[in-house]
Amino acid sequence: MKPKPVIAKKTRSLEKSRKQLLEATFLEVFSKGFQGVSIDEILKKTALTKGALYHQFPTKLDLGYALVEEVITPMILDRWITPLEDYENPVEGILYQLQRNIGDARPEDLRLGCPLNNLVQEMSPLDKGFRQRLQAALNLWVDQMETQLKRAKKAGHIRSEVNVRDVALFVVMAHEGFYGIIKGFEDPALFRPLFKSLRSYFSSLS
Amino acid sequence: MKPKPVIAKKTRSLEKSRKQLLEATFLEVFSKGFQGVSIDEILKKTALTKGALYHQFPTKLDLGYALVEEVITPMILDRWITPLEDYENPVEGILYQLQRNIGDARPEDLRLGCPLNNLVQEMSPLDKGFRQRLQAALNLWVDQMETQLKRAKKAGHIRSEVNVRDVALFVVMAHEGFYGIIKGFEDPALFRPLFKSLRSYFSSLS
DNA sequence: TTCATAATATACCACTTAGTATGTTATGTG
DNA sequence: CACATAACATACTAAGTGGTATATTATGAA
Repeated sequence: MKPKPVIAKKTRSLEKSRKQLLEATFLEVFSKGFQGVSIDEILKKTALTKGALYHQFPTKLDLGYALVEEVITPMILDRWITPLEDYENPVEGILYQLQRNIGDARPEDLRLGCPLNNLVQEMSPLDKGFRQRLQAALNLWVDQMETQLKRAKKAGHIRSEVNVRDVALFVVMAHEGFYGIIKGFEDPALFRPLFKSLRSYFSSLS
Repeated sequence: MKPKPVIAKKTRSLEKSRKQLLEATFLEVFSKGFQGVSIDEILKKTALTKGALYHQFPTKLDLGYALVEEVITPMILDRWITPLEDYENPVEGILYQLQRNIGDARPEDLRLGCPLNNLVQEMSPLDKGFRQRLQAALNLWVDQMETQLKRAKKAGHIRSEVNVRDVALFVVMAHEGFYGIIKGFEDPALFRPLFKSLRSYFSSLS
């Protein structure tokens, strides 16, 4: 009986490599910022080398663009938007998701803030490609939030005079603000008072 | 009559040089981030050279620390706190300063967001020295805001059951959130709806 | 099995970076 | 007017940077 060779059988898959690269990029950029991370550091977290990376991404910027489009935007959607569809009252859903994704999160998952907001604040003024894609992500977020709030309004959970677009914007602002404050103070416990205040705001809408 | 030599008389002043260096550092860091800016670029915006800089600041980090302590923190105080003391009703003052400093600001002064928030989001998780100083600045902001809100409460502009510390935190969160959203969308007009929502929140406190 | 080529590896390069070593000049003090 | 020294200037370095040129290997079609 020949023992199976322990050397990992080297397989090749464009998509798998792409996912590996984007995953490593996400983790590195999330903690150090886009400018603060180097291609070499990203590759160290991977079983791949420069050849693989530059085969798919012409430049570091293109890697960043893909990060926004293929990782961060979907992440926003399935953390903050998709779950809302299960609620008869989306306002309840918004509050519940905040509690779940921030209030109940582990401290180490809050230390670095919001991946989208981090990139917005760092890269928006510096690069047009980033700016466009980050704006698209923000717009999508606000739009979807507005859609849910319209449902809430139709169901009578929000007064008819209220401009739900404005509320959507304020709510997204609060999401990023929550992340930012908790990160700045290094104190997840600050979620409670912030949450209370936001509920107080919501109550003024019903 | 001898023509005066056109060569600038080279004078030396530690404090003047420090201010020059910090001013240039502020502008560069404000637009490119701390990691994105190089010592050489900072010096180009200055009449000084590396000798002058490293004579006062042992490392780039120390320059950043001084930026937070000597430029950004005072800036927060005299933009957002000191003016409030002139108002019998600090809540009015808070809203008026928001209008003045953000609502009426020129677009180019909003493009880069909030200097403090930018640094918080970029550097807080990366460096302890930054973290401590940025937290001190945030704490000062919230503390002073709380002080003003206590006055408002005592004067009867805020209901007695309201926890003003929580309100202070929420308000500072909103300041940074406003800046962040306007920066992300590149749209100063978003101040209006955000402002309206914040007023609606305040009205739930009186 | 052959073979074209897509997917990846490796070695390398020009350039930038923070920081240093060392030299020069202004300035206040006796 | 010396003169010690604080306040700078200049030239340099070692390490890291994004990107490239070129070689290698896996893969799927014929």
